Amino acid sequence: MLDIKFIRENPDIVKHACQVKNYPDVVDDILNLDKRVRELKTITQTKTAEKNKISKEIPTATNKADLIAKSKAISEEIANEMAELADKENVLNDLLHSVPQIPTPDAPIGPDESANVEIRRIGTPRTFDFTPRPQWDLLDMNGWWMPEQIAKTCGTRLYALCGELAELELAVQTYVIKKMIAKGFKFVACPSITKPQVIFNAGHFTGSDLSVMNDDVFMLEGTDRCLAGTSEIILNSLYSDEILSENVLPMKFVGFSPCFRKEAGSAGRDTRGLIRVHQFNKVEQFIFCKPEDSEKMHEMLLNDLCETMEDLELPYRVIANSTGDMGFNKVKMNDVEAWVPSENAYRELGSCSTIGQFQARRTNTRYRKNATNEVDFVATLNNTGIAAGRALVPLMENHQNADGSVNIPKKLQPLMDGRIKIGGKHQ
RNA sequence: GGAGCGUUGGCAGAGUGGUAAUGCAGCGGAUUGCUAAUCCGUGACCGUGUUAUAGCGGUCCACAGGUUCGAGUCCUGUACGCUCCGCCA
Repeated sequence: MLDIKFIRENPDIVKHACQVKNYPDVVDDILNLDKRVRELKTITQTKTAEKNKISKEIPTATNKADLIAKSKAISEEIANEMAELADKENVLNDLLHSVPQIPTPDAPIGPDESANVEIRRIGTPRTFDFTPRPQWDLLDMNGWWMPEQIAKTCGTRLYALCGELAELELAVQTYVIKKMIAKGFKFVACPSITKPQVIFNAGHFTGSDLSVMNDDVFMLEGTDRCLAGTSEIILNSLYSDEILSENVLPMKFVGFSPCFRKEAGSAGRDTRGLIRVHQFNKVEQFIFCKPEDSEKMHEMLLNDLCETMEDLELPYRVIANSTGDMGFNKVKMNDVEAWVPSENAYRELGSCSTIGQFQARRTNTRYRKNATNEVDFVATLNNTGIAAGRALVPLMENHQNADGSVNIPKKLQPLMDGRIKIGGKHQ
């Protein structure tokens, strides 16, 4: 959420953000309500001060009965005004939670992903001297999954990895986690079960009505828990309601967890293969830092993701996501897309996001400045370390051979006991 | 699943229904003069006010209700934690 003071002082900036991010402009409603709420606060506080004064006199007073009656009368007045105040504050809060984060001025402006801009392209898609196979053919011919059995057993949009490809998934995860540990990130293997509040805190959804997430999040029926769509949300809430010392910032985490998504709005898209599923494993980077350090942290994270693409020997490109595509809570977002030969296209493998203080306001995560002793909200950033299942698609397709075998990138070979390729006719 | 105990500032820790001690840490300042010591100040949030401070007022003792003129304190519910029992590995 945004600071109400910021909205008061910069209504035009906020209105513009609502417009370019495709959210309703509720700024005027907010300002009106805010005015009334502050009036009511002033009134009730003045009366409360009077009541407190009387209460203080009662123990020593001679005319106790009079004072008690007076105090009772004031209490009733206060109660009425407080009722209106609580009501108005609730509405105001809902509206505040439906205002999107202000995007960075250099983000492309547009309604959706069609306005995204490619900012650089690294590596050249390979020229094949045979017809490259799509992921599902490689999975089938190598026995690396069991689609019919899993559809029968667990339902659609789920897969089981088998044999050497399952080993490769572990290797990719381990590779990225170790790489991040070496870069100073603290490894946290996160739970996947969490509380709805934690999902709300992450700010992916608008409003303060927790039921809006029902379309996207698996609720665990009969409990007050749900399944996390990413370890980002767990990491984000780790220090909620805490005041951190400036000295501990930046705090850098590499999280790992199975991730669960309903994918309710994607019927018919990517129905085959490993791209879009209800459950997958993901390594995630997450940073808490001082707001002024946020920009350089973004560059660092984006660079980490690019480095991983290069370690995996994948041709890729970096996207500047448009205001309409970046999401409710983000200041800036860069997708990294890897080349997928069978689709003759780049597909999203990860994304690097600057959130500013938006999540920290929801989690109430603050830090105390050494110089002034002031308290301020931290800034947060998140980045895909590697979405393991999805990454296997370009890995298989780009590194495939005519016989259906797949070469293993050099950096992963040590984690595969030195094997240089997997699969092929021998299976 | 059952029972008991607990939750007070960054941490530790007092608090007969009359409006939150104290210690430590951190930060700021003063002083002495040298591997440091001593002293003083310093909680968060909101409103008001200010160029910015200050000031003034309100709220906050896990959370939400209730009793009361008045609740950290009494009552009810919830969450979380600890201990024990049961169950399972």
